[in-house]
Amino acid sequence: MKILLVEDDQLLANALSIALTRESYLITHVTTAKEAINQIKYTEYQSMILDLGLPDMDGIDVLKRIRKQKIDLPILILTARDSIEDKIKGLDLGADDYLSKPFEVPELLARLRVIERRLGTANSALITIKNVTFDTRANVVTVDTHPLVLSKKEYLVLKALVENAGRIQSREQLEAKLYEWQDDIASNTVEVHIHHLRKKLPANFIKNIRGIGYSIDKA
Amino acid sequence: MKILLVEDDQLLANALSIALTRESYLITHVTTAKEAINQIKYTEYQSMILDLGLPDMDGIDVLKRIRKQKIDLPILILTARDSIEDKIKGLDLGADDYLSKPFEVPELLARLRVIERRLGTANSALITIKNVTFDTRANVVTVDTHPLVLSKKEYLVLKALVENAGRIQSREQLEAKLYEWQDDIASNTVEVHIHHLRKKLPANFIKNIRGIGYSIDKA
DNA sequence: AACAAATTTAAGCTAATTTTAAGTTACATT
DNA sequence: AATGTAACTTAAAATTAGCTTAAATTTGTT
Repeated sequence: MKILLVEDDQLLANALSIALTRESYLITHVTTAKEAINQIKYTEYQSMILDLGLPDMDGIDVLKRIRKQKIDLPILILTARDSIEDKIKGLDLGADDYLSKPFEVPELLARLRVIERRLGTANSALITIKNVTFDTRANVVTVDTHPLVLSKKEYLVLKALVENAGRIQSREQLEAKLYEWQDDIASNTVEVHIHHLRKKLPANFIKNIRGIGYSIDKA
Repeated sequence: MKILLVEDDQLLANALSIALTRESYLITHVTTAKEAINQIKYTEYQSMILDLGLPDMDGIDVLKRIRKQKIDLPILILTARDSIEDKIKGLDLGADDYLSKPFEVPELLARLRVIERRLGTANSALITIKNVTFDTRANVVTVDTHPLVLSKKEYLVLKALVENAGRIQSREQLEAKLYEWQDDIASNTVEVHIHHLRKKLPANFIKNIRGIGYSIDKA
């Protein structure tokens, strides 16, 4: 899951970036509203963590602007403003969740998982398909209780497929989930990762639908 | 929106019922886990407000049970347990939000509105015609629950027809949807694709209107 | 800095799809 | 019923997507 972190407090932002990266989220960090608005034009994020106290513009206005454009991006507000009025305003203007500072990182992570779960329609922390178990919490994949050793990219590809089990993910969609910006991937990386994954997974686990994409059967 | 309020504290439950009814939610109030589980069997609620400290069973187990049955009911936990561990547990077990007591009613209302808003925008595009189901989101076509294997162009032709069921699509219109730019298709590709599609679909599913084009009956 | 691991690039290969084209059948109008 | 046209069928040729492999490059670690 790609997350756009909009936070001008460098210290907090760094701590969060590290914590979130450890959970294998892809973090892009910006410090101003302007950058945030610009960023979502170019990259498709699955979630935004938005601080309200930004130097150039009120975070609430960023929220307004995004919703006005009917961009359906889950937004979690993270702010020092903890008055009930502020919370209500934030939530009613289209935020999906509201956490006031000081907050505990594990709670933020849990609330992000709620967002993530909702995006992937039907995935909890533990997803089991055939004899493969995918623990999005611990970032561990097991086949018949044997843990799989996956590289980061392999993990991300598999995760995207598992979270969308039953649906087809195009190569472009998978690429988008692998790279921060639409990097100039003029190559067949995804295919290579799929190839490596298949060596580690049961036969026919990852299916290809020619011309359309890859998928994993639901259950 | 119909809400099932599961709360054994009569005083709080009454206050909430009044507040929620005033917001024109339809409230059913039960005081035990047993009643709650029973209730959702008979009535379709759009949301559940769940207290964890119930007399007969831990609310967490109610949550577990509901999620185990893959019931996709938004659940907001409302409880005195405000430790981070409890929050994380609740959220990871499938709760959509977590509010610890004491809380302010307006915040609860705002969080309910978030749930309500989300319910309005969570449907995948499913088109069903006779015994053929077309999921434009998942790129999957099923005939009597059997998935169809379609090539990309076949899929696109069928999609164009299904999305315009009841109307006639000329060969030119179909071609336009198969090719980015009016490539010099001086051939009968569309006819060939239709031919292949017909082999995979029920008889007479795709009709031809001589001299005009192809169509699929609506419903 | 050196090493190992991970990732990307590139190229050859195979098999499936798509296009082409030609022959056949069905339709509508006279 | 004959005719011209449209649609259907079939098979081959052309194209392309995906698999595999190996080498090149990048990244991360000691």
